[in-house]
This record gives sequence, structure tokens and C-alpha cells, in this order.
Amino acid sequence: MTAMTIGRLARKARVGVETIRFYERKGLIEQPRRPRDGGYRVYPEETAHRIRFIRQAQELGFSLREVQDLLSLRADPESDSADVRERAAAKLAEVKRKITELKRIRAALEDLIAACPGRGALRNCSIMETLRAGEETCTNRPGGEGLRS
Amino acid sequence: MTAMTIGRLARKARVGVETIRFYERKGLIEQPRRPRDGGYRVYPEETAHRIRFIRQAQELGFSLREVQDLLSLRADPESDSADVRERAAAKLAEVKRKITELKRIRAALEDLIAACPGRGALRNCSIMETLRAGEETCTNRPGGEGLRS
DNA sequence: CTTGACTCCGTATCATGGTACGGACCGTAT
DNA sequence: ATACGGTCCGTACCATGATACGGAGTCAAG
Repeated sequence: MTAMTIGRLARKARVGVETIRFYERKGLIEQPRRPRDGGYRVYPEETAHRIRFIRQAQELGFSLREVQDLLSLRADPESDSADVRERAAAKLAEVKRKITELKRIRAALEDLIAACPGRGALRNCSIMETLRAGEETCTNRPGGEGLRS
Repeated sequence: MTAMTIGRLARKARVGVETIRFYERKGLIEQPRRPRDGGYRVYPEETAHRIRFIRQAQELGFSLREVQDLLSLRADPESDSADVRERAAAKLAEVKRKITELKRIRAALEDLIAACPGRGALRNCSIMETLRAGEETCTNRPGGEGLRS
């Protein structure tokens, strides 16, 4: 049978095997116990979704510790529901703030794209200037934009 | 006069002095040249906005290299406007994707908060289960949620 | 029943994004 | 004029989040 060993899980979740072991060490995912006869570990299917969520949350600017906070938010009879509610509300506020900021960047990029090919009406020349939204003119200063080291 | 020296800039942008020097080394912000008589550097006011943008973009999951990409997007006569347009469109797609993913997390948190205090109707118990949106029941498995090391 | 790929486990190394330090120099309020 | 804090510059160190490595054990296809 094609049991879900760590390598297959890694391919399914599009991460390296070492990354899974690292998340296990950090307590982000549970390490299944080895069969008593000492073979390979078998992972539940759900783990792949969990890993994908971890990666996604990271791309959205959450640290592993924050991802852990998110994953530990659970409304069940064992939890202090007032506490869970409070922590969820705090995360929600943070998520809303990120959405707002991303929308500003989205608008700036859309403006930039609109301003781009016409060659005539050039105002709002860079992200910064579009975000600073208020100025009219654009003082250009080209050259030297490579990231050092 | 209260010239914008590096320390004042740091306080204004809410970062450490060392962070500013680090960004200068990386080429993310321009280092003003020292006065020929060898005094302290003076920074333009705009630099504080630039630093705030860098921090914000980082919180949204962009690496310093990606922030650099964003900052280098400028529609001016010196740039290849087709290229700028293309890179801006790629970033725009990425930003839109992030917004979509954040909205899913937002919805999950809202569900969780709604499901939380009633103690009666407990379904969609964790972020993961709400995101996996389809299951009805909730198998609880409490305990041991501290981040190791 | 061997061979080649995979797992297990511990430990080492790496890239990114800072943060700290120390000695020389600068500037200004007293 | 001097003391005290800020700046300058180089270099060292740090935490986070992986990624690599090596040797022993496991599994399964031929």
C-alpha cells in the first residue's frame, strides 16, 4: 500500500522532508508515533492541509509562533471560550489591518499600471508617491536600484 | 537647528539607528553624503515614509528583496515602461492573492468567534476545520499546544 | 536475497533580517 | 573648554526558519 510516509507527505504539501521534521520539533505539527515493530511513521492526510496553511500564513507575514497561535485557536468545551474569543478577536483585527494595507498597495499598483504606457500623463510615478497621495508633480531620479550583497 | 540626523529619523520611523544603517547597506534607502566639512548626515523627510513602507510591506509577507522590487517600480521616461508595467502586474496579482487568502482567514476567525461563547452549537471548532469548510462534526483533541524551543 | 530508494535521528550549516559594540569623531548646552 | 550625548564605521553576534549531512535501519521491486 502507498502509506503516507514523510516523503510522500512532503511532496503533497510541497515542502522538503527536513521542513516537516523542523515543524515537528517546533510543535507545529504532531509527529505520529512509530509502529511498535519499528517501521516508518504514517501521517494522517490532514497534515498536508495543516502544512499548507502554515506556509500560506507565513506568506501573509505571520511568524511560526503566530501561526501556532492561530492553529491553537479552537472553540471546544475544553477551552476557556472567553479567552479563545479574545485571542481570535485580536488576530481578526490584525488580519483586517493587513487587508486594508494590501488594498492600499493594490490601488497604488493599479495607478502605476494605468500611468505606465501612455508616456504622456506621468504623475504618481512610484509606489511611494502614489501612496503619499496628495502631491501633483513627480521629480524623477533614475538609476542605481540593485539590492546590495 | 533640528536637522534630520539619523537618530531623529530613527525615532520618527520607529526603528533603530542600526536598522537604518542596515537598510542603507542593502540599498533600500539612499545614504545622504556627509557634508564636505565632515559633520553629520542629514536625511530628507521622505526617508521616514520610505522606511515605514518597508516595515509595512514586510509585515505583509514581502522579503526585503521583494520590497526593493516594489520600490523600484517607477513609471518615468527613463524606465522601460512595458517592463515596469509587467512587473507591476505580477506584483498586483500577488497582492490580490494575499488579499483573497487573508479574507478566508478573516472569515474563519469570524466563524470561530461566532461559535465561541454559546457553548451549545459547537461546529467548525478550529481555523483548520473552518477553512476545510465542508465537514459537519468536530473531533476534539485538546492539550499540548506550546511552541517548543 | 540483494540493491536502491527511503526513513530515522542527531548534529551542523546556511540565509535573512536585524542588533550590539567599541573607539574615534562631532556639536552644543553649560 | 569641556562634558555628554549623538554620529560614524567596521565588525561581531543574534534569532528565525529552514536545509544539509552522515550513518544506521527499513522496505519493496526484481
